[in-house]
Amino acid sequence: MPVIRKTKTVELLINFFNNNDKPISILELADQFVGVMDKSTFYRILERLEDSNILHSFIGHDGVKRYAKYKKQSLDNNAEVHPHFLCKNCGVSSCLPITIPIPSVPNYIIDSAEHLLTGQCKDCLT
Amino acid sequence: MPVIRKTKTVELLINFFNNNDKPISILELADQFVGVMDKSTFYRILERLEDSNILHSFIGHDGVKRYAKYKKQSLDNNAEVHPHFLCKNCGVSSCLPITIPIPSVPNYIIDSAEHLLTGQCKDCLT
DNA sequence: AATATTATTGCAATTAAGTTGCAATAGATA
DNA sequence: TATCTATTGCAACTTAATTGCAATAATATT
Repeated sequence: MPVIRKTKTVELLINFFNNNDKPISILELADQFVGVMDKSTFYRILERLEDSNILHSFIGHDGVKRYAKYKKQSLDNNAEVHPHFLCKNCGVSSCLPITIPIPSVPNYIIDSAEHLLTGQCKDCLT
Repeated sequence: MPVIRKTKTVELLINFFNNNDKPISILELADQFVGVMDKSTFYRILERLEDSNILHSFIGHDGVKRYAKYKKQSLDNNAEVHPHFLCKNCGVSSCLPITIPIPSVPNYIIDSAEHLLTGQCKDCLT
């Protein structure tokens, strides 16, 4: 619903997420664009992009929000989602290439599910 | 491994969690014990209780950590966990009475899983 | 194309959640 | 009881995120 204007900064960020599929935190992102835009602008743009289903986000065990490109999960319905992963060793996170069905629970209306796994990522498996 | 001394404040908190099964944030908790102990003491005690498997915690979509009593999941192994729920309407959270298997992912070592669902809780279903 | 409208931005200040250093205190242990 | 060391209170600090407001820049209107 929200109107998104194609500003320079918005284009920069959309571009970035098109070329990087790993979830990234806003402060990490700001490191890659030093002097380009204000911190609050990151927060506001990413929020809008998420509202528009261009990005999705999750909050890690470290309490930090990370964003990545939004990908439609299944063709039919949205009753399943992919889990996110946060490596305890290197701190890198990723969208895992599997899907998990959203469980149904008696007496509850469930409308979103976030699955966060931790452990060691493939790069840290020596 | 950590030694936990039975101080007055520790007993108060253990007692509280034995009588309240809903996950609660530290600041909510502090509201219930005004003047009893310092904010940092809450953080430190709850961390110790979690390390000792007396409590468990998760971080909600609001970025806030919530604690509840730890309950062993299954008798055999710990390959499944219960999801947590956060009501978008009233903000109350709960440990859901179902279990979700921890998925295995090729090339990753998974050692913890946190499943967070949002929607409407039973009390908010008119 | 010029003008009007309003979304977006930068900046600085503020909030919220959690953490830390250190001296004082109080459980546990001998 | 004396000793050891985990725990606490306090104040200061950090990190992530939010907000108000005036200035700016996309977009829509004429």
